[in-house]
Amino acid sequence: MKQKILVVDDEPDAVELLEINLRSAGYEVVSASDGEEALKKARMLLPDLIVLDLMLPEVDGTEVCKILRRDVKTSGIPIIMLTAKAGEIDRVLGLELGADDYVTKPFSPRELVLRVKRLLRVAQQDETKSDRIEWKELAVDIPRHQATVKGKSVDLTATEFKLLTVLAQRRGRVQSREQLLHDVWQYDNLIDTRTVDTHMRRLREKLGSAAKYLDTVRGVGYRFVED
Amino acid sequence: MKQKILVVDDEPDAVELLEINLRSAGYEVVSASDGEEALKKARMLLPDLIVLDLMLPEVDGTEVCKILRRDVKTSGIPIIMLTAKAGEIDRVLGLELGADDYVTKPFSPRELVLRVKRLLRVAQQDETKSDRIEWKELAVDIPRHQATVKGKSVDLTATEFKLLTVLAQRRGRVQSREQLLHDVWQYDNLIDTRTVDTHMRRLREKLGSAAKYLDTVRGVGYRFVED
DNA sequence: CCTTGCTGTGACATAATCGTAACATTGATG
DNA sequence: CATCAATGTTACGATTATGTCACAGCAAGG
Repeated sequence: MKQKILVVDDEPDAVELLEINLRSAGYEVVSASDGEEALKKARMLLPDLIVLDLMLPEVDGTEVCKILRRDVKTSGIPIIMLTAKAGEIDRVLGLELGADDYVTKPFSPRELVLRVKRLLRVAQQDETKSDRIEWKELAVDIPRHQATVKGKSVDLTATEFKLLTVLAQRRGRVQSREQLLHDVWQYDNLIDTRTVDTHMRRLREKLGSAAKYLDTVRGVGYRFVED
Repeated sequence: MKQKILVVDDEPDAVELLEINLRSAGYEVVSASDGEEALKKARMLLPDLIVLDLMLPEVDGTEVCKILRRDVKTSGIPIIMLTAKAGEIDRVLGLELGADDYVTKPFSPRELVLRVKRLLRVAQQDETKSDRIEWKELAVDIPRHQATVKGKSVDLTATEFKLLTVLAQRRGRVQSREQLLHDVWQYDNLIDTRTVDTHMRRLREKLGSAAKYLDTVRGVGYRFVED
């Protein structure tokens, strides 16, 4: 599953340079050229990382950064700041803005890709979310990437595992197909919602007796039963 | 029970930044501004983790690190080094100093907190510190740099050995290719993730019957099986 | 200087997984 | 009970991840 990166800069040249390099490093790239667009796309697409120029028309980069940090949905997304002056670094990284890293312009694409990789790895390690979910005979162990039913390990594919994890983490609450596509497939809304059904079936089949915890809520979506 | 962290740096600004961020992440923070004070507080308070600047007045950071590692009481405490130069990383992480991780200045507080969390998690699981790992017919002797299968020594290259070690130390938990690149290849670089696959193949080939303990988790990474 | 072993990469082969479409079944509604 | 929409089920071609191999660069050591 490709990781998604949002690039925000008003200079088309810089954006293009970044896009080319990030794409060839295997990332999916989305771009925005001003602060407003950046905020909108960040909230909609929930990228895995944001590369943000400090100087932007309309809403300034610093402002964008602060706003992203305030919103629960986006506050966890790593941000790399593009900045011209070395003197600004402390402010950028410090409490005021809370960026995760910076690169001074003009930057070498190589270095930027390197920092992107590093940040994504560090962010991945975070996993502040609970490591393990248990419900009756079903257990989901995230770091081991392993689900067990009555103590017996069940082989799930990456997608099935994630689907189960998302549902189990929101135990009791119904998740729409769109929501699931967003959370599990990282908002590749090019995908048909019926795909979710197919995966649910496969998941249920593999889970055997534990399939009863996966409820269909007709006309709404799916949920992990609570009782 | 709050975990205690000792922060050692002679720049008051850096210390303050660290204190604020670590406190808000739920840790108890103690600080020291030179090497001597650091050693005294480390021995007295036995913190769960130490953040140590490389450049210190009086007793240098490198010296502090060595001394802490020599003393039985403090040798097990994870140390994160704050360092200015990327060139020093090898020495810091290597045998000479034996720090557990490093962050280059200027650093982002968010990243540092993530690394602190990670190290504390790893330290708790604490297989890491053992010199020798055994699993069924496979044994890995770290100081002797030697792996054996059914008592018969297996010739591994440095990279293969490290790869096996990292996987075995995190027994059961899936490691992404990115994570493995970081842990095995030491510092961040632009090596292709497929390189990991190649080394896994070589490792499996050499391990023979013990290769079955090295699991591929499709779409995620590799893991050392636990059962 | 040559030799040797180690490494990272690209190319190709293979197998697992995915998304979709098509058809079957179920449940709601009047 | 007839109808329609939603969901379950199945099969299959396309896509992608991984295994495997060969090769060239390089460093270490003779």
